[in-house]
Amino acid sequence: MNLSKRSEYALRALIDLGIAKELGRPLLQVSELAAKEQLPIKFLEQILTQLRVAGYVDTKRGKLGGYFLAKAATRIKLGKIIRLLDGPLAPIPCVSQSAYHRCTCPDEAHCGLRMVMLDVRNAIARILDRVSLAQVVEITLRKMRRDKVAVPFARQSFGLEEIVPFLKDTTTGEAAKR
Amino acid sequence: MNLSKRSEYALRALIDLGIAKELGRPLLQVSELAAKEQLPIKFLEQILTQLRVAGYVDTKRGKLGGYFLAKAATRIKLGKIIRLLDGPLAPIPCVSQSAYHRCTCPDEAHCGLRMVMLDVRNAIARILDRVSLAQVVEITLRKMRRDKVAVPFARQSFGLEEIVPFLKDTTTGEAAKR
DNA sequence: GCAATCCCTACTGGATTAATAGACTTTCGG
DNA sequence: CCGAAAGTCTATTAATCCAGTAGGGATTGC
Repeated sequence: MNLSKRSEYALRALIDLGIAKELGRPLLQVSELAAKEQLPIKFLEQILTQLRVAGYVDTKRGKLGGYFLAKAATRIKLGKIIRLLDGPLAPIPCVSQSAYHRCTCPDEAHCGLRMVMLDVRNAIARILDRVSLAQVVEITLRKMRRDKVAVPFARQSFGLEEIVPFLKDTTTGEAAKR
Repeated sequence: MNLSKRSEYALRALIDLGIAKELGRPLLQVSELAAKEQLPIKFLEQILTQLRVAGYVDTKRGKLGGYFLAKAATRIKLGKIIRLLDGPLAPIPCVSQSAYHRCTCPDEAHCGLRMVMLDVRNAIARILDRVSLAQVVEITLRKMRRDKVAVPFARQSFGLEEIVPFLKDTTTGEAAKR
């Protein structure tokens, strides 16, 4: 029941992009993402390319370039991302909605294993197909603020935010200290 | 989120053993199990050995030997079997109960991915740690009888059951036709 | 004793995973 | 217009895991 590193890294990167966007700094470079999440940069690059091809992120090329979300975070469901990178959510193909494939059992309708695994696949999908990137970002930010933890990817600090908190959300000033 | 073939085959075999036991014929040979489920016999043998070592099945050796459940089907939870063969249920190690391992993210308490994956792991475990082999067997048998489908592993038929249905459950007579 | 069964150990081919490498293209600032 | 800094593209790879295959050994029933 494993999530691959590809999916994990993709989701981490997307969450970071979502956070950054929310904080008014939508464009992030691979190097920043890799540094924040401690990921191999070239591997992450490949993954981001995959996300770009699939339409989840877009890029600005050249110097000062980077990656940014290509669609509203509310419209990015985690399940779709995982399916893109890892294949079906279902534990066995005969209970997959997106990639059904018959298994070897003689009678699907009376296969006990299938019944249970169908429940499992539905339980997984109920979460991953409902939760949007926006929700994850929102909860993450709320928790970080509540606990007064430094928020990453806030606007570049020039030392002013700490003195003149012109941003609506006062806690983002914390992030400037990074 | 894949179940390995090992786990799949193990569960199929256990369900079959449970059904057979329920029908008064607890001992099954690898060859029977392999035939019923269309599995490579030698591979299944390995898996059954693993189940034996872990105490889920026991064997009778020698001619007319075979495998049988070593404990009550009510006490065999699917989650345990899968953990034995595939490792933790959790999609990522940092949300595993049975094999927790820290991940690379800097702050677990504020990791959005972790929050979601914790929900997923709980959803999976809620099913697989609650459902017992006995329940799967019961539902399977009920469905097969309701739909008047041949029930496998009934007592050896000598052609008498169809004429003299001495078994409590009349539908098991159907199985004799196999 | 012999045939059928489980037991044990080793191996293996293929696929997948998680990267790594490097040359190429685009863009910005000066 | 040049060069540095970014993303793009393609290839390679080392390691691991998966799913099986193989074959001889031990045990038991008839």
